[in-house]
Amino acid sequence: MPQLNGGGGDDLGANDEMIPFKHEGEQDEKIQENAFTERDLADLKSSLVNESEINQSPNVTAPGAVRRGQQGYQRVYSDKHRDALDEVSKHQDGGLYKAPAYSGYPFLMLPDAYLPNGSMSPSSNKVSVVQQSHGMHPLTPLLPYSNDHLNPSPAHLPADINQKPGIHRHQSQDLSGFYSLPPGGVGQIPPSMGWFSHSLMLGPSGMHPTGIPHPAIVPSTGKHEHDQYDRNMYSKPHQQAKQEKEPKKPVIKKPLNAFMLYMKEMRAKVIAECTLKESAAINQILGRKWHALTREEQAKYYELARKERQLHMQLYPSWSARDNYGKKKRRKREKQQDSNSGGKRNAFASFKEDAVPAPILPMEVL
DNA sequence: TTTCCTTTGAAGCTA
DNA sequence: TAGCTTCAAAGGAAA
Repeated sequence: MPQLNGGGGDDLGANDEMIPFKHEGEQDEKIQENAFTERDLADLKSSLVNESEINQSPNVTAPGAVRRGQQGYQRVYSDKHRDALDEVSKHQDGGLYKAPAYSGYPFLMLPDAYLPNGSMSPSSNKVSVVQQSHGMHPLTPLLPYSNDHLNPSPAHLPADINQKPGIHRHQSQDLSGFYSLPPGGVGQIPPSMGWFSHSLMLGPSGMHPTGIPHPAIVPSTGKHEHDQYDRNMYSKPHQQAKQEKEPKKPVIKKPLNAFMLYMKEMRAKVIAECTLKESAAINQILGRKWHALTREEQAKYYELARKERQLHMQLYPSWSARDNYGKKKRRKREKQQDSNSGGKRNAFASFKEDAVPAPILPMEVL
């Protein structure tokens, strides 16, 4: 796997991913060094997506079918297939999905939502990706984004890319597509896509002590609580009042890592390319695609993730990933391994009550 | 209704 | 420091 080596000097410990991408010469060398690996990954990608094309039958929706496909992806590959996939991708880019990476990255929505007076930032020459009518995030100056980096302004994209029927965009072309908006408009914007509106609708429980709402804050009502919240907030305007009645300690979510950001962007595309709907299956494909990305492509997401962590740290300096430990229920796998315990004591046992050592083998091993 | 699945990466903890 | 676990998103499937 094209892991990016750590060792960055960033006090956030987040720029480490970017180091390998700094120098083109070095990068070229590494690309050559990993020529086989990347070619192999391309093979995986091609065959995997090819599989999804083949598996247009309902059978592919079964998890078992996906696993079968995993076994087969290592065997089949051809440049022809890859070319065909590229063609498919091109068509789709002009349609349901367009993929200027990170152009609609959640951060780019924050400035609008966070501007105290709700006005536009006159000095910002950055492309306001979304919700520009609401202004600028107070922390935006802390984020040394450049338009070139954040908004690739994909000139290769069709000019009518936002004119796809059924897709409603509030802010015209400035809302570039880190997330593709599904038909139905804002009401179906994915949670992260709705950071802005989400934040605005958050009650006191969703407000950062600084008064700055943040999409990472969700009411703590249990599993999938944030999902429910995100879905309901569009259809239940009075949800806020209800929450005010029941003040609950907000949960600050972890910032998304590079792969998560990639997933959010690419999920719709993968779903469009195949008939799969199960997230588990989709995520497998996304994992393969992630490996198939070039280092430059991955670097974009690593950089975005680093920025997200940076902003997250700015907004919640006292927050720790540990805060959310134990928020989720114990997994079945752990329960099963509890019964098979006998190995050494889990290092986490003292942290999570009766946790037991649970070396999780990768699927390839399994 | 809740949990699992499945992916990668970041962070936290223990030995 | 190594090795491990948990969480982050997503949504259908299973319990």
